[in-house]
Amino acid sequence: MSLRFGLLGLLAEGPASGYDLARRFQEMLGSVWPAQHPKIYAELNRLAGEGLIEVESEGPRRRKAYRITPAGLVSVRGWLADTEVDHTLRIQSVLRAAFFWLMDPADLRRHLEREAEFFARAAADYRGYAVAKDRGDFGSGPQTQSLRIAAEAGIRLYQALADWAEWAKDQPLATPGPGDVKET
Amino acid sequence: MSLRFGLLGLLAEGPASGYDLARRFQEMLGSVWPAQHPKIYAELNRLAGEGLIEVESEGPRRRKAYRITPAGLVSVRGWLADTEVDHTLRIQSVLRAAFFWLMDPADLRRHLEREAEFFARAAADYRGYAVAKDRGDFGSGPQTQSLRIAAEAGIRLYQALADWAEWAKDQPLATPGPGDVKET
DNA sequence: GAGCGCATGTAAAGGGTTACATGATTCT
DNA sequence: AGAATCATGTAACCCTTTACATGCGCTC
Repeated sequence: MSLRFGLLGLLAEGPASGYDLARRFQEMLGSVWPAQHPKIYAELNRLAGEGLIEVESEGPRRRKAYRITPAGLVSVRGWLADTEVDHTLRIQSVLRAAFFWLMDPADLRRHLEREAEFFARAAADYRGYAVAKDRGDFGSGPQTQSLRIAAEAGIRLYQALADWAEWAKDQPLATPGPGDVKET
Repeated sequence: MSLRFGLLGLLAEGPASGYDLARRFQEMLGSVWPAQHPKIYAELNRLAGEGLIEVESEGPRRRKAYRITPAGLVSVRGWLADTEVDHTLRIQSVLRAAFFWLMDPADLRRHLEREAEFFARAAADYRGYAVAKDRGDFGSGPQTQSLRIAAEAGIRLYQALADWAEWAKDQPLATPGPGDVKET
């Protein structure tokens, strides 16, 4: 359901095509809400069918730009205000942690080093966006202010994971003796 | 794919039934990797068909406990060591942040307060588990040490989100004038 | 005119949730 | 006896991903 409102939200900033939306999703929201183009196009067609968006213009390579309708605006705002937040997370890195005891200690160490690196990099990317925004590179409309807040979440989230991986690397973790696997 | 290995990983600690696994998933991994019982039972049957687990015993209410096979152990370990981590996140709370500018400021403030509360609570829950573990309540086998590490991720992740929501609450956010929606 | 990037889709398969269904055992 | 809990499953649906397909327009 969220992709639907993500699209409406982006269209609330102004008209865009499916292609545009796919790019912007990838760039700005890709790491907190991935969306592939087939889903986007499908959803746009459904939204148009329901009258929440409409074709604003048709361009060169059969490009169709959509505009949000008043009904569409009402719909996103309703979602933001009335729908309760789905707090579901699904983080493979943390799932794996529950099974670290099955790993060879050397493998684990290497694994955590690479994880820390990845997360630190992701945090740095968000930080880069944040400083550019704070410098005023993208103007200072309410939309970019919101993106700045979202970026802050990215920074803190990935930094937390990077710190965690760093911390975990230094945790002592006994390797299972033969008795620890498969018996109680 | 991950549920598969999550089940194998849990079964590496010792035999369990689908019901047990569903409960343990819910309790320990529910907030980083949700899994409903229909999926679990289905996956267990597939795993058994592939010889990665086998029925260890049949109990009272047609309970079937499974045991991991040597092939199953090889399979989880292979996943942990060789498969690259899927770092995909999907966090609705952060997606919503990109659209805060569409919200009524009073609604937004209330929203962020409730978010902060939720995340702080989740962090506290994990912290509760962590102190119990550090007290030695669950023994100190390598399995619980791994769970301790996973719990630490939960603490840091949710604390980061709680801090973020708290921070966001104090960010100035201009409401869009009539010109900001649907134009440009 | 060759190749790249724009632009939109379809089809198939996978992963996950929700609702429904059922029966056995234990507890009060 | 009735209620709660244990225990397993099926069916339908929804969401998402991956692979395939196609054609236009711009640039070199």
